[in-house]
Amino acid sequence: VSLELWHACAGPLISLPKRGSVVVYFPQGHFEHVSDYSAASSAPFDLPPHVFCRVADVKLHAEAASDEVYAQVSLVPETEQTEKKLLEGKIEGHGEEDVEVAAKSSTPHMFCKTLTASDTSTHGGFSVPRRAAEDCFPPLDYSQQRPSQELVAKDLHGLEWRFRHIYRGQPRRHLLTTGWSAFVNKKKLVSGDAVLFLRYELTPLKY
Amino acid sequence: VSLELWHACAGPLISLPKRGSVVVYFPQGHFEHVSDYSAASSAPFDLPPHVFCRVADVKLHAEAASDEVYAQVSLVPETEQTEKKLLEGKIEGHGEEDVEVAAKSSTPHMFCKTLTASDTSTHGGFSVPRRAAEDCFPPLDYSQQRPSQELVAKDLHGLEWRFRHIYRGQPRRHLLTTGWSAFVNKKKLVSGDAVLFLRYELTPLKY
DNA sequence: TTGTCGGCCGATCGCCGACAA
DNA sequence: TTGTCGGCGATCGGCCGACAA
Repeated sequence: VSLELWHACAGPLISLPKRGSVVVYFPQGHFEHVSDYSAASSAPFDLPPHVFCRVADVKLHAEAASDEVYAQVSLVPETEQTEKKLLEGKIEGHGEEDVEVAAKSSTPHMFCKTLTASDTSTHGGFSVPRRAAEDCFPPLDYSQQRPSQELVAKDLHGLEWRFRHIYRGQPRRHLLTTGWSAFVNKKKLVSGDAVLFLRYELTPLKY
Repeated sequence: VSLELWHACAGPLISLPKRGSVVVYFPQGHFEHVSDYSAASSAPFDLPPHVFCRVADVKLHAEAASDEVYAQVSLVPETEQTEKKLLEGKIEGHGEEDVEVAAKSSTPHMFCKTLTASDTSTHGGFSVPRRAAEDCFPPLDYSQQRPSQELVAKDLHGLEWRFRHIYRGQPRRHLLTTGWSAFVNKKKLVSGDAVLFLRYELTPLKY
């Protein structure tokens, strides 16, 4: 799973703890989340309100069926001694730095579009917003009458998708034609869904 | 879920305990089955080799995606005292009678066919074996040149499917045409799968 | 700038008997 | 008796500009 694509899908509000850092884990909240019980419901056992944990691993995933992104954070509880020292500030807990800070230098071009009825119908292809095509797609040879090229994109699972990108019509516009409908069908996209394209690892996906 | 259809799918070797009867439950076998561990693997706790249980409930189900049938049997452990009496024959345990004995009087007509390449291809419809059509389908008006009718069937989930049943060709034969391909697609049927039709609650399904 | 539409053409679906296994 | 095929018409998919929001 591409790091950039994963974060593009998760959105700017999502930050993940660094591996090796120390975090505070709230079992009560976790239990309520996974068990789908109301907050009024009681936990099956006596849960401590919070536990100091070391982040053993962070893995990025995407649902196979829906492309929904999520992260798997492996936690190892700290000993009570270590916990005490942490509270007194005697050990460095690595704080709140995000794991992706190193990747920030290569901010990739991207765009996101909510699909219209025309985009998802069987009647035609995908209308590419002008700015988006110019920012994110390789430039076309505009000297030709109907400039076109083949785009290759990878989704969250690394699967390849090929689209014909053409610039045509009066007035001129960018379109994805051949290959687009297959993508819509396989990803079960409907009007109102959004697609997100990322430059270089030029990548569309259902959002 | 139709009782008859469920048993037609499960096959004649499957019999279910009656509600209220007493059965012997083998936790070890259950554990190996659900955990997918090899027989060599050890259980997580000390399991008793067998437990006398009262059948609290029996529910028939079918997988939403595959139409695979299964039963959910709710068990309540018997007290040691009752267990002892049962072993000594002092209490009636209701034995091995099947829950469906009462339904045997109305043995419904049915047929099962393994799908051929032609049955599942997009080129045409479904060839109905002659005997099957005569046994299980409502009779046609053979005075007409191309007798036909609409069949309405329900699958394991109670969903309705409509098929055009026609008797035509040289030599004459029974076919399901309009509606058949939709069924093949939705149930993801391929050559080698089987369909099962049951009269009255005239019911096809993927097997 | 771009969402929807009519036009158009080719691909596929799906109904029909003809065969032959 | 029934599985596969060639045939064909109807439908649908999908590429094109026209047009207007």
